[in-house]
Amino acid sequence: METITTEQKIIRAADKLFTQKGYAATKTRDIAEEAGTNLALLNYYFGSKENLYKKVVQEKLRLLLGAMGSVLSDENISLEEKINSITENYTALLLENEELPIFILNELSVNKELFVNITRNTRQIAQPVIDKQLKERKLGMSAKDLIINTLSLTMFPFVAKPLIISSGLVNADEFVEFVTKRKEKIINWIIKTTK
Amino acid sequence: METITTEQKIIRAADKLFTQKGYAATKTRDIAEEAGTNLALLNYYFGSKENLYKKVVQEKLRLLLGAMGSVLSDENISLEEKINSITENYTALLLENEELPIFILNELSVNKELFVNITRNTRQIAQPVIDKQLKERKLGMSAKDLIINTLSLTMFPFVAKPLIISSGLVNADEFVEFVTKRKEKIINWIIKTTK
DNA sequence: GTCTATATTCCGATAGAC
DNA sequence: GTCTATCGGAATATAGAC
Repeated sequence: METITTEQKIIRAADKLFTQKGYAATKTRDIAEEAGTNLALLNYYFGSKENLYKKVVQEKLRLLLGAMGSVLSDENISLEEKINSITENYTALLLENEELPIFILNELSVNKELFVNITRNTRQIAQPVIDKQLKERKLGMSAKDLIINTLSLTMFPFVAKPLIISSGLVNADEFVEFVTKRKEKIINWIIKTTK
Repeated sequence: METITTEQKIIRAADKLFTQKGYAATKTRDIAEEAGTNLALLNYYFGSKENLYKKVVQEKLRLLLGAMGSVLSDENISLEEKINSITENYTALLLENEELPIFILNELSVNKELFVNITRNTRQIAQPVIDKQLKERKLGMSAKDLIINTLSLTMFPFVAKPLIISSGLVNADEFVEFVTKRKEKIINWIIKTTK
């Protein structure tokens, strides 16, 4: 039997609204209404709007960074597999959470104070491993470029979706197909495996 | 003699604060103070906060889309020159306006209503021209992919700057150097000119 | 055109009954 | 734990003097 506590209802409502509209534009009254309860319970469970927001953000950030996982720093995983893993994971994640990256990136640039020490655990152990793999393969590219290019090509269409659609480059109802097919191409754009 | 009217002072202040903090988090009092005037003048000139915001957003969007200019649809400009032109223009623009893309992309995804019909004039006349150029050069890539890849590789580092820096991939004081050098590489990543 | 003072609405948080 | 009613402050907008 699936029982959802009031606390969970509130956090889900907060998740939805914060992600959609950002911190400042989201009203605690709206969260309470969306959760089917009232304002007082929000403060009863979480103390303040800011507290609730931090809970949501930490979860979202974990979700976004987790998709990269520990794949990058594993020596036994080839470059191709690494790139494929990232594009696969992020495309799947972002198809399910389209507003996630722009939310994180925007709040990260707008509410800098609220994010201190959240991303500390993402330090790069992966970079030397990937540089070694690139050297062995004699590919003239740095790990830095490889990671950033993979993320750019995978995530940017989601981040810039409204712009891409309103500019007519891709139709709204073709978008899912577009990023799904694109997923397969990215590996070839990054490493020229077209021998 | 350079005379700045009060109206201009207000719009510059609004520009700065809206871009930095977004619509909801920006207070009209702060705009007035930043402009060196008072709250009443803001309403005297612009009627309301939302009105002022729309003025700023239209200008910013024009700036962002303008950087692509009419280069793309010009048949006499080669693919290489087109890609170089986009990376050059955007890198320069975004170095001067680091918060511009994330501001536009976020407000575009959050305040969808405010943007209707602003991007109508960006419809793609460029796509067929580029497709023709790609075919002539026998490059197995669509115009859609070429445009989106160029924009992805150029703009994403700016959009994801806080994440890139806090993850340790690039140091804060190396960022300018990083995107400047990157600019030169992008053309090679997109079209394999390394014969 | 510019400013001070104030009206008005909105919002986060809390008190207190059940 | 949950709710209604309300406090207190903040924010947008306006009135009216200069």
